[in-house]
Amino acid sequence: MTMEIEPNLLTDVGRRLRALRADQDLTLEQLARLTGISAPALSLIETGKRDARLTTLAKIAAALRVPIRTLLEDPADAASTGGDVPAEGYDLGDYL
Amino acid sequence: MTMEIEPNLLTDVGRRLRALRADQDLTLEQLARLTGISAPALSLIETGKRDARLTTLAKIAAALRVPIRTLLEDPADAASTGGDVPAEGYDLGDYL
DNA sequence: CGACATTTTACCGATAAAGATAAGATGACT
DNA sequence: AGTCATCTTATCTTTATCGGTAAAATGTCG
Repeated sequence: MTMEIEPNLLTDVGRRLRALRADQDLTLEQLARLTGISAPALSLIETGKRDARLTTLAKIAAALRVPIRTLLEDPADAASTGGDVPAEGYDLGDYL
Repeated sequence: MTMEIEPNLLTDVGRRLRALRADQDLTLEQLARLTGISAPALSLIETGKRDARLTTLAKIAAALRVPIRTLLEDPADAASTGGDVPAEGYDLGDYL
């Protein structure tokens, strides 16, 4: 069980985004008009080739009518990764 | 109950970020070294003056050891906003 | 008040996002 | 094969992020 810390954030977000768009039977053109983001830009984001800004992701999430979180995490994680600070034990070491 | 669709995303994220940093008693300098993001840049993000990229937020979340979701949403929302597509009823109207 | 730490703001240069457009690539279907 | 829709890639311009540095605020404490 090789726990990938962060396999490929942009690729994963892109995959989720594409899946969500497919669920609603939207073309890139349609989503582009709903979001105000150009279709080429959306394509780059969906293929994990672009590091989108927060407001850009927010526009997409809004158009797809899902919370932004949906774009970032697997529903699976959302359950396991409780949500709060892991108590303590984070040593700043030589940084301080 | 005036439902604000998106009051001020960047400001809200910044507030949450600052709160999380305060929880761990980190200065901007310290977080800067943990993340590789400059302290001025972090300041801009925390004050809602900068629209950070996804990987930038991810670096910050990783340094603070919280899931990215924590930066984006109130724990309150996370419960109410179920997580899935709202069935149907989204009319693309004149766009198609 | 005077040091000191922390944060904010203002510049700069390099890199990258995003819109527009156009050109390829891919696929489906007759 | 050809047409059509959809997606990808490329180019260009505008704009913004981001790191670096340095300077101004804003605390905070003795």
